[in-house]
Amino acid sequence: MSEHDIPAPGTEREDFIREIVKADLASGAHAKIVTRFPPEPNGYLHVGHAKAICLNFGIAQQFGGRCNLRMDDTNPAKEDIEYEESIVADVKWLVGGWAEHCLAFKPSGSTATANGADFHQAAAEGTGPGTEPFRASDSFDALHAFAVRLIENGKAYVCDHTAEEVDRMRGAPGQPGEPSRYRDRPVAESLELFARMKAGEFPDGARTLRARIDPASPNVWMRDPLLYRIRHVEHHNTGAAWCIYPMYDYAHGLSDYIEGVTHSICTLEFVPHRPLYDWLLEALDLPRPLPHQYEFARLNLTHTVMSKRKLLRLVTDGFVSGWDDPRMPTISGMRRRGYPAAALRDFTERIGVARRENRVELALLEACVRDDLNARALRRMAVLKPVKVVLENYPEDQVEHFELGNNPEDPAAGTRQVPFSRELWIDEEDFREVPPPKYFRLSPGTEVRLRGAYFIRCTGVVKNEAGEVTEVRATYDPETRSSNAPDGRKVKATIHWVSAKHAVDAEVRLYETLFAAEDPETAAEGADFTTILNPASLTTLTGCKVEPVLGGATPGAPVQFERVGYFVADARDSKPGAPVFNRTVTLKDAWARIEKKQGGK
RNA sequence: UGGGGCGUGGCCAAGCGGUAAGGCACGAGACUUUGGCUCUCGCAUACGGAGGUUCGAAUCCUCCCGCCCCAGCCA
Repeated sequence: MSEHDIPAPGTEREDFIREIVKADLASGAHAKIVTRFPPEPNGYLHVGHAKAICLNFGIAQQFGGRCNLRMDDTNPAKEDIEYEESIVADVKWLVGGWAEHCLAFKPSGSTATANGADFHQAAAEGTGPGTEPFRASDSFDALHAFAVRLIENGKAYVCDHTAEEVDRMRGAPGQPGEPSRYRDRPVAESLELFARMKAGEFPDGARTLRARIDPASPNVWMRDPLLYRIRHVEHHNTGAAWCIYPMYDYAHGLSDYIEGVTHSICTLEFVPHRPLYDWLLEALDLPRPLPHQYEFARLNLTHTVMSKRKLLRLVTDGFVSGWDDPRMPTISGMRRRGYPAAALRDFTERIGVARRENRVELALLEACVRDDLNARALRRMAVLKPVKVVLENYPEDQVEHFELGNNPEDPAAGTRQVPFSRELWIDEEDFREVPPPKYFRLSPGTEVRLRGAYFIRCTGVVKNEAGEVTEVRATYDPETRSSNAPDGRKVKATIHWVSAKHAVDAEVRLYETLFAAEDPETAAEGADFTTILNPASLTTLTGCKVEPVLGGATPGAPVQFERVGYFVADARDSKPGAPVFNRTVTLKDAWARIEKKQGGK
């Protein structure tokens, strides 16, 4: 848990939705706050969902309420249990250690039942791990009963028009629609037809149930919207029990009502649907209080795409290794890449909640990740692009061990032993035969400190026939063992190293953004967005040399390769003795900036 | 040209009639056995534009401009 999870007194998170919640609590409109996070199980959750999750759970947590995890599973043709399982896992991971006590699962096996006043789901508090998420499909019976009631009240009717006819008759923005020819059919007839739809007597698309609102409404969503459609498809939860399925607009608000949700928070594109949300609740004349819908602007991030359709395409066409590829903006991808849950939460808090369109810079997310990792990640030494250094005056067979701190930010993190010997690996970037201006690292004649060990001075290089440096020669100063030089001389740089004879070979995967363009959607300009994928989004390095303790790196446990970046052993591919690391994020690199500036001149 | 939403620094975002918070980014410096971290300083006479109301306007009014969403039997 990062410090950002606990707002300092007086700095409690404020946004327009929380203001509303606060007012509703103060006025007594609601005694207790219930929110919900309602994903459709047709894809993996991404960082945009993380914003919604943190908002909904954050409100439940802040105001002592609860948040239902609910599958919006009303379209079996597109949904799958694999997605549902990934969603549950991602949500648990994200809110774990923070708001898990607000995570409400439904009472085992329960469905919506009539409680005398109306249909309600049995009240459910956080009932612990292993229980089921809420599902819109658990309320299919209640939803159906509500539909019958709507027909009986003259608020809905069965329509026989084809999909094409309905489309055409709906009109267009600016041109009113025309009424369905079946709009005024007798209640009894609609009732009978609806029953026969449910009984499976008609093929897909033959008829629909529609709300009787206003075919000419300026708001196209109010032009007698469809409530139910016929789909002879088995549902991953209800099996073959149904062949009619409710539409989103119909199921959503009523599911909120059934679950006792007070604040139904969604994204801006649903604003035009709000009148329908309210109309349905009113038409049923349900006991108060009623839930209300509030909308906020969805998150957009630079250098990536967020639409499920596009992410699915990246997966199915093999542009990435899967939904949890570390380059994906999915929660599972970020987890695998090493982004801590606390950093994601911190991020969603720092970006705020408003109704303004936005595209947040990736740099902010990375700053959150670094903040969290700087405090927690154990420091280790790893040489990504090895260059051999031979210490000419160091005894051939001598080995000594240095005790290095695991984290300068946290003395309690302890220390570990690091072996040292005559031949070492250092990183290619830490040696230049011809040093550019401001270059403080090793070059012929200069002296640097080996982290935690000695000062060394470069005495020369060995080259192959092609003229490439194959070995750096140096001498060490025994007087500087883990300390400053007795004569007071200083070095300008400290570099990391790994003892050659003790090094463990590792594979290291360096990730960059999936797209070079800040806004891939615009950059692709009508062309296929996959044509502008960043070809350098993944660089795999093998033969990297890491210090011995890293041979047994724990997948998922963050480490900092000193002076390089934060890394994590890959949860799928890393094996004891043959570690595979994912670069989570680089360290800030002042030298790279200087070098870039020099190159620009 | 129907309905709806939104325009505050490079990116987010406070502000709710009393004289532009904060974060990220960026720049300068200090510190440093990570060119990391930390610290200091700098960074909107200005709130899409134009009028108006007011002692006073980013906040209220009017008009204009720009961007986004909606015509799935998707969510």
